[in-house]
Amino acid sequence: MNRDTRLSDVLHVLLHLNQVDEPVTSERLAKSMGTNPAVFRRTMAGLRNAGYVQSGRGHGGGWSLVRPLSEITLLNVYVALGKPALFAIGMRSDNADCLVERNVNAALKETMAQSEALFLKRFGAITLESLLPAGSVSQAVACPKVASE
Amino acid sequence: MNRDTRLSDVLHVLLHLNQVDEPVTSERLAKSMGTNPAVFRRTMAGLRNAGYVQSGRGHGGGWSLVRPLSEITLLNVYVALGKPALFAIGMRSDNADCLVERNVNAALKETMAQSEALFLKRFGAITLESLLPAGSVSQAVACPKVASE
DNA sequence: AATAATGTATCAGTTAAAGATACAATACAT
DNA sequence: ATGTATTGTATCTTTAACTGATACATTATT
Repeated sequence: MNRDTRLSDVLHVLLHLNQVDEPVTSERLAKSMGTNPAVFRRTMAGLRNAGYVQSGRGHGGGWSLVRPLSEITLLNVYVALGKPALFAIGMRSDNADCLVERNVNAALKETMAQSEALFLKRFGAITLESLLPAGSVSQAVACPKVASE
Repeated sequence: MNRDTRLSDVLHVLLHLNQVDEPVTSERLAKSMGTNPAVFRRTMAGLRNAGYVQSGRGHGGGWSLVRPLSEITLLNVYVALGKPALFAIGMRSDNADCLVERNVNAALKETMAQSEALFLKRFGAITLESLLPAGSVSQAVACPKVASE
């Protein structure tokens, strides 16, 4: 099973958007996350709808941050992406006239629920600002993939 | 992404094996987990290697428990299965000359590590015995899928 | 011998996500 | 106005990992 990297990808893009003043095109940002513009737009749609970024069409268009990174948490981003599934494990069926299955599923479910709660709590406590490299005020931190043409 | 249900499946089978005295064939048990014998054997190989169950060949062969359920934890089973991936999310790359990416990945990794620790801790605290339906001594709890021919 | 099982290799099918392409809509520049 | 750059989104293709299926050698029992 391949891991869903959208959260990681999107965070990367948002932090870099913070270092630029003009809008950046999908083409450029797509490269920075190793994909193509259409996939990038698809992925970012939720963040736009949630009001964390905006995208302009036409000449000079592109993506820019709407809100300061200090006001966006990792949880906000996760939710804006549509709360992608966290876990790779699951239960086959949930019907269960079978008492054994009910117990097994209950045990797994409770553990997963606790683990999810931990995720959300931690995500909620991390602002994007706190992920900026130490000493980067707003400009100037190089990422090869974003920096290069 | 489809969830990996092997853990749930295998637990189910183990609890039912406890209710029977004679070995049960792969064919029967495979039905009880909604698959075919080859997949079943593939899945159970780790548990046999770990010494929780044994399988006999030839006429009268099949699967049986080696150790009492009180001595097998959910963690034991998880490990015997080869520690299948718990999380559906991940990070695209880990090279990162990019400081932003390093920070993002570090934040996600730490959260995932804590969550995994929680999983393992809880799994380790749950014996298979504790998952038996209340009042089932060792026999007699019906599961349609296992009980029926 | 005949029968009933497992162990395992290998091939086929399935499926969900990602990638690719296309193009209408839109915005700006001159 | 016209040309150019860009997004939004629909749709098709590709991919990759897993499950399912099949086959058959091996082993055990009667």
